[in-house]
Amino acid sequence: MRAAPTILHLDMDAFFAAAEQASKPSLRGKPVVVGGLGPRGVVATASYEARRFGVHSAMPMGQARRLAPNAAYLVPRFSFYRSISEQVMELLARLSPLVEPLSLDEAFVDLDAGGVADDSASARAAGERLRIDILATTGLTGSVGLAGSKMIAKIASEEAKPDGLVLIEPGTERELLAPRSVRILPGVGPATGEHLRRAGMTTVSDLAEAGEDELVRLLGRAHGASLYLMAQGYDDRPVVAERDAKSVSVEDTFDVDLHDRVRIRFEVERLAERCVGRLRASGHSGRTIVLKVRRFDFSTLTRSETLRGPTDDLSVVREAAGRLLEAVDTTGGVRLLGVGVSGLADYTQEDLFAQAEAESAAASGEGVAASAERAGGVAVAGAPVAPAVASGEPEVHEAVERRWSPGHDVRHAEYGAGWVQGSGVGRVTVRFEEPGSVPGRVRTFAVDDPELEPGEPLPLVGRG
DNA sequence: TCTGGGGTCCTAGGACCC
DNA sequence: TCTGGGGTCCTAGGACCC
Repeated sequence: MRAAPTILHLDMDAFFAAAEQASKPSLRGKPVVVGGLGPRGVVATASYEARRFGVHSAMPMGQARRLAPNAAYLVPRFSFYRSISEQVMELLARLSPLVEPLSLDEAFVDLDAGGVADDSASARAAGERLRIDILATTGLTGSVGLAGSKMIAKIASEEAKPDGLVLIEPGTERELLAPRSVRILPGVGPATGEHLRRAGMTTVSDLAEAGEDELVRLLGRAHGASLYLMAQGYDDRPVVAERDAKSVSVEDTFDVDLHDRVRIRFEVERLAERCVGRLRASGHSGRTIVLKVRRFDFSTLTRSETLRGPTDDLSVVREAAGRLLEAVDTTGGVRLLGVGVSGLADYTQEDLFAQAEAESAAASGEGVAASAERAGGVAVAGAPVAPAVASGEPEVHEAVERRWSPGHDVRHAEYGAGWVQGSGVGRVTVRFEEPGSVPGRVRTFAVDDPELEPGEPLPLVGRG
């Protein structure tokens, strides 16, 4: 809580869909839906044009297709979005050392800590300038909220959407919140909203009037107390730049439920490999291994096991996950499997070995050969096991899918840069256009056309 | 064509300890 | 003297967020 609106919240507008529209001129002004294209996919982001048909985030793809059959449906390209996100975060870093990213397209910035704003006028100027810089640098629009607290800044950016800026003067928070639905408060989702509604509370002022004791009785200590404060516009959470990761996890939803116990076991092992890969890449090790199983009826359970010490060793994680699976009944089928590691430590297993052995070597005068060998042994444990079962799809089909995914960039020797509009029955359809061009033409090729190759995303904004 | 994937935080009960 | 009062750790589940 501060007297000047120097907490800024930035939210990029329909980020994934907007990035696709910026890179594909023919999609501009048209409904675009980005999400999983499989039978169990959901919408990640819908462009504003698609939202007019009622399509929104987290909606099952099938439902989106019924609502907006003529929209363009694309798979997410995370590395492309990440590169844009990095440009945006760099602009934020110029404003303040205190930048707290919430996701690829969202962040808080403490303008006061950066010395770029200390009152409403200077905060507004910094926010407007930021929006201009983001558009110039990325070709995309972002909405900005400015307020004296994180909560109100986030509500402000929501009000500002799309392509706007809203500043809420400190002191006016209560009257602004009072008539609004409880659902605008962070932490009030469908379940809490329904809980409160049954207790007769639908607006923020209802919460403020109910009092802290009543909310704590209804929702529990932490939730009740924080909601009571927020209902009065009170929120003094600081902007925190660096937050340590607490867990690493991977999960897969299968196109069709898995029944075969051997196949299920195999998938758990594969997930353990991916999880450990990410764990090691992040320079962590962890103590608690978690197995997640979602059954055919969507009921979800987790089983966990805590080791004596942290590990980043694949065989240890894989075996723990396997043991946990033993105790799970999978009759009826499994739609999702996941493997996670939590209780993260900042160091890796090799560091521990190296440290321990360096210490003993120093103590005994022994060389470092043993520790090098040990580290090598750990790395070898990361080699994938031979598949116990064929993965279902024919190899060739897999390769084609991978090479010509809808939405991905390609380059043709004669026609230049374009993107895959669709593929199937040995053909791939490409639209030839790029960020700075006019909407392009479509041509169809054989999937093995030697003149066609995968391409890299092109910059959305021309250089000079 | 019903319901992704990666996270965070909280609660509650039992074990264990002082 | 059939029932204390915390802490902390572990496990499981649930709500929420983007």
